[in-house]
Order: sequence, then structure tokens, then C-alpha cells
Amino acid sequence: MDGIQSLNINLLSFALLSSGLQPPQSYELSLPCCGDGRSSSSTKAPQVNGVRVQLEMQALWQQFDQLGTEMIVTKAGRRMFPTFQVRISGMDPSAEYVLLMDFIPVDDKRYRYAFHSSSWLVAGRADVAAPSRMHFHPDSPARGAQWMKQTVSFDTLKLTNNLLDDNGHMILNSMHRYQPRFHVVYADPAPNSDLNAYRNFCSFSFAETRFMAVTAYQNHRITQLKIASNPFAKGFRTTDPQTWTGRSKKRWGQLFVSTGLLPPCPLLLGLCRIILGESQPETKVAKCDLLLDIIQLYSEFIANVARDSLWSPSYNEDTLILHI
Amino acid sequence: MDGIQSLNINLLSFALLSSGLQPPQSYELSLPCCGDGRSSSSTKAPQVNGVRVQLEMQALWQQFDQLGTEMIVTKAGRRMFPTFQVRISGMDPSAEYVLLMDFIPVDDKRYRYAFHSSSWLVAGRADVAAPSRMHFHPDSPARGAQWMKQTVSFDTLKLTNNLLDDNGHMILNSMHRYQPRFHVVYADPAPNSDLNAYRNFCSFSFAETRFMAVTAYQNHRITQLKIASNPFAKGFRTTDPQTWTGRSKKRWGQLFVSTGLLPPCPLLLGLCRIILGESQPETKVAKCDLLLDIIQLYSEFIANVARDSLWSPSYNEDTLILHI
DNA sequence: AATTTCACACCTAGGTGTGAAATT
DNA sequence: AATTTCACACCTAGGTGTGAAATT
Repeated sequence: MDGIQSLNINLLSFALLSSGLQPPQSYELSLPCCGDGRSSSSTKAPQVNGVRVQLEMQALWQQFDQLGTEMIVTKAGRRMFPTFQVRISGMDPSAEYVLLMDFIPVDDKRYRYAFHSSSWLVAGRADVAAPSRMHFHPDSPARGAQWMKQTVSFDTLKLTNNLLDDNGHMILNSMHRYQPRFHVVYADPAPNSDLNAYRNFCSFSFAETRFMAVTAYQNHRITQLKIASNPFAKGFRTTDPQTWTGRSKKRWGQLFVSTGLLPPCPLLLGLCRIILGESQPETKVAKCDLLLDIIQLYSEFIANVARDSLWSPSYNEDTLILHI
Repeated sequence: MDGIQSLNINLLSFALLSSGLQPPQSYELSLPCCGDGRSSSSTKAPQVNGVRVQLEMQALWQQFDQLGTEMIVTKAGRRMFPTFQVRISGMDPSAEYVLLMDFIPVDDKRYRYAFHSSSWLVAGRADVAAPSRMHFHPDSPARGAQWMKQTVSFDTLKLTNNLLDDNGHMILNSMHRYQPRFHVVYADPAPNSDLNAYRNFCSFSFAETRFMAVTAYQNHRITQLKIASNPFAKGFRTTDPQTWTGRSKKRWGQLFVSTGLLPPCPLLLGLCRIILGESQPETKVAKCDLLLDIIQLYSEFIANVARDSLWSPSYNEDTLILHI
């Protein structure tokens, strides 16, 4: 990454500032290239003039966009999901390019979520703009052939609401709306490349990647779509037909303690099977603590309560109610 | 990474080939710089002349070296442990450098391990040399200031015995001995830098990083030291005072089935505690399958054998012998 | 009352040596 | 008989939303 700066920092600063980097500003005016992946044809260097960019996972992005995409921002930095990924064509295979992203405010407004109507409402003018940063793709600089070989993924990019962030994350204001922007910059080796820097870059925006920055999800349907589509949130999927809504250790412990429900041995086995997720054998869930608690409860039950008298209690298929 | 090649490939190929890259060859003759981290003083460019390199984790390397370090090579590629890491000083902070590693045969021999004497014996001349490759540090190229800021780690480097490897791993012959070598190359921007390429690089070897490439560990003490020092091998450490030598599910299952030992409820609890690793609470072991088996055995015992009659069996503290 | 923070359970992704099986 | 391969249990490292607590 160190090499990028020496090669291109002057170029980039001129080019992107002149394209209107500083937010807030109008969304439409900020785009020198149109959003459908086609660059404007005039006054561009041949190395960028023919560049075409295609958004990956477009169907998923559109699914989110229809609900009103939300992206979590945290102090430590949070990845985007869906990840911004593009497929590029039309580069000069042997020319060097730097790829980068930034985020511009869609408008000059601050929003709040109205739960009763499940919609976003304007809640005044925007807060003071967060420090504007650019995210260089870590493989930059690289030749066109390399970039076009496979999908270019910005999966290391993180969003934060920490104005003092020093991890190089993108700083955004929560409850504000943003448009991701993607830039292709030709690393012109000519000594006076600064003079016509505007010719050497091209920018792309995809309307379906707009999102609201939030510290916690507001729209429950967004949460559900994230859980359904992000592999890292698999733990929150409810695949079990019996829908164990209380999945956590605490809830289970409370359930057992408070209701006085205790399983007999075959039921304990069945319960463990379910908890350990036998229904989906690929997810070997590490719910040892929960299991340990249940066994403890069972053990205490045997030791202190049931002993000889209650060894064959009556129970139906799902639960056991102790006759104490 | 693509940028490296455009900047330095001619330079590198000339410089490193002239320093004697092709194995096999004598170990001593192959080192233009001495192994204590000091470069030779004459005929070098000022950007590399004063470079000093210090091996990190030297004590650990020496511990392995005393036993005869072994490094696993696999078809898919295996990391080195210890990882090759260095601390660099004396670079020109604003000059650009490429850092890379290669591996040269220590001698022209093939070895075998004699278990009876716990030592390596010569087993003939070396096999045909594996394709020689270089591993560029992924941050290359970068400025001296960047490289000197913190420890430079080659933790992405992998070793393979697959002659047809196309993942860019280092190809080595199993049962052959190798010396890792580290190169600092100044990326000379001068147009005719090829002409005095030999002035623009410097190489470093650390004798304690020599190792034998193996497909399976031969010296048991090496295995034990790897287990003791590599965090990823923590699962094989025997921290429990009772030293559960049979740790696997299969062994436990066999133990229970074959000996007819079955725990009563308090013992089941204690057993689960031990299996779940309560003794070291930071290691939440996912031994759910094992636990499930034990519970199954216990359940079957209760359902089919003990039922009413044997609910209070005699047992000592460690095991229960059923009176059937 | 609205928004943010934080410890946490629960995943993905991938780095370990094991020991039986396969290969040479 | 020696060496290599492979599925596997068990770790490390870190990305998820949760829901209670803290903050604004």
C-alpha cells in the first residue's frame, strides 16, 4: 500500500477533488459517470474511456434496497453486507490502475425511523459532515489484466461512526444516507500527468447500493434479510421446525428453573439431540455450557428430589411436569 | 503484488541469480552477506549498505534448531512454525524496497530418520531439485520507513511438496535440508539500474532457521515442542493432571462400551465437567459428540438395565462397576 | 424517549497434529 | 518397510445480531 501513495497521491487528490469529493452535496451532480456501468465517452484517456463495471450480487443488493438498506456502523468498524464487489472489463491489460471507494451523502438530511409506519422520516438537516476518506483497494496498484481476471471485492472495507478513527475506516454519520462510489484511476507514468489528471480516472455509482448508516437495525425486515443472507449470521437462523425462539443459555436456564420442567432420561437425550443440532449435522453447535447446565439441573433433581420415589414420572412427549 | 513485477523483476532476476540462486550448491558459498545480520560493506548502494536485520523469536528458533527443526510440507501447502519474522533497521526511510525469501538446499543429500538412535542419517544423494521460487512479502514494494516501523512477518508463506503447485507456494523436497534466505532489494528508480543491480540488494541467512522438510514429523521431541509453542496446536496439549491420553471420541466410546463402566448421575456430571474442560475455563471445548454418546449410553443403561433395581449402585470415586 | 455501547453466544474460515489407510 | 495422504477433532481469529445497560 505504501507504493500507491508515491505513485498516485497527487493524481488522485486532484482528480477526485475536482470531481466533487466534499460532502454534503447533491447526489446527482457528483457523478461524472453514469450509474449503469458505462463511463462518459468524451475527454477521457483511452486507458479509462472504455472501462465497464458490473455490480456483483446485484439481485441481493436490490432485495435490500427495496426494504431500505441499513448498514451498521460501530466504534471499532463494521464490514458492509452485502459486500461491494464489481466485475471490470475494458481496461488496458498492461496499464496500471488504482481502485478505490468513497461514500457521499445522498442528501443534506438526518433521518429517524418511525416504527408505527415502518418508514424513514426526515428529522432535520444533516449533522456536520464526517471526515471524508477514500478506501484504496489493498491490491492497488495493479495492472488491468490482474483487475479484470476476477471479481474485485472490497471486503476489508469497514464503516465506523468514530470521528477520531485511526484505523483507516470509512467515517459516516449514523442516521444519514450514503451512496457508495467506485473509482478507477489510471496510474499515468507520464511526468506531467497532473496537468490532465481529470482524463485519467472514471467513477461509478450503483443506485441500489445506497444505504442508511445506523448503530442498530431499525427495520426488522432488514435484520431478517441480513440473517438469511449473511453466512456469519447463520447462528440466528431458525431452521428448527419447533422454532426455539429462546436460544440463549440464559433463556434456557431460566425456562428450566422457573417452570420446574425437567426431562426424564429419554427426554434428556432427545433434548440434547435437538440442542446439539442433530437436525442439521453440518452445524456442530458448541452449546456445551447449556448442556452442562441442563445436566446439572438433572443431576440435582436426581440427587435431591426424585431419588427413589419419582423415578418413573408421567410425562407427555414434549415436556415433563414433576409431581412434587 | 502486480506492481512489484513491473518495478523490479529484471532487477531481481539479475541480482538474485548472480548471487547463486540455483540449488543444489554449497551452503557456505551461497551467502554474499554474513548470517549475523550485518551486510558486507563494499560495492553496495547506500540504500542497502547499512541495512541491519534481526531475527525475531530467536530463542524459539534455537530451541528447535538444537533438536533439529522439521517443517511439514503438504500438497495444499503448510505454514512454517516458527514463522520467519525479522526486525529491520538502517534502511533509507524514503526509498522503496522489495522484501523476499527463498530456500536453498543446505547440501546435496537426502536423509532418513533413524528412530533407534533418534538421529538423521544420510540416505544418498539429493533428488532432482524442486522448482526454485521466490516469495515476495505481500506488502512489497514499500518504503523503508514502513518496513522498519514494525516486525516484518512472512506468515503467509507456505511450503509444499507438490512439484506442480500453482498457488505460488515454496516447493521443497521432503527429507532434504534447507536454509531460509531473506533478501532486501532496493527498487532503484534510475533508468539503467539493471547495469549495477548487484549493488542494490542484500541477503541475510540465519543458521538457526535451517530445517528438514518432512511430510510427517520424525523426531517426537520436535512434535512436542511444536505442540507446546504453536497456538494452533493447543488442542494437543495435555494440561489435565489426569492426562487423558485417549482424548478422541472413538477411544472414549470404546472405553465405555468395552469395559462396561457406566457412571451414576453425580459421576456423569463430574465426567462431563472434566470432558468439557472446566479445569481450564478459557478452552470451551466442543466435545459435544462425545458427550452425546456418553449420555446415550447412560440413557440406554437407565432404560434397559438399571430401571428400578440398580438405581443406587456402589461405586468408588473414579469409576462405577455395575453389578449385573 | 431515542440512540449508542458492550459483553456475549454462535457462527465462518482456516491452521494444528493424529492415526489409519494408501502409496511407493 | 518407509513415506505420503487424508478425514478429522480441536484449536485460533474474527465476523454476526442480541438484548441489557449506558448515554444523549
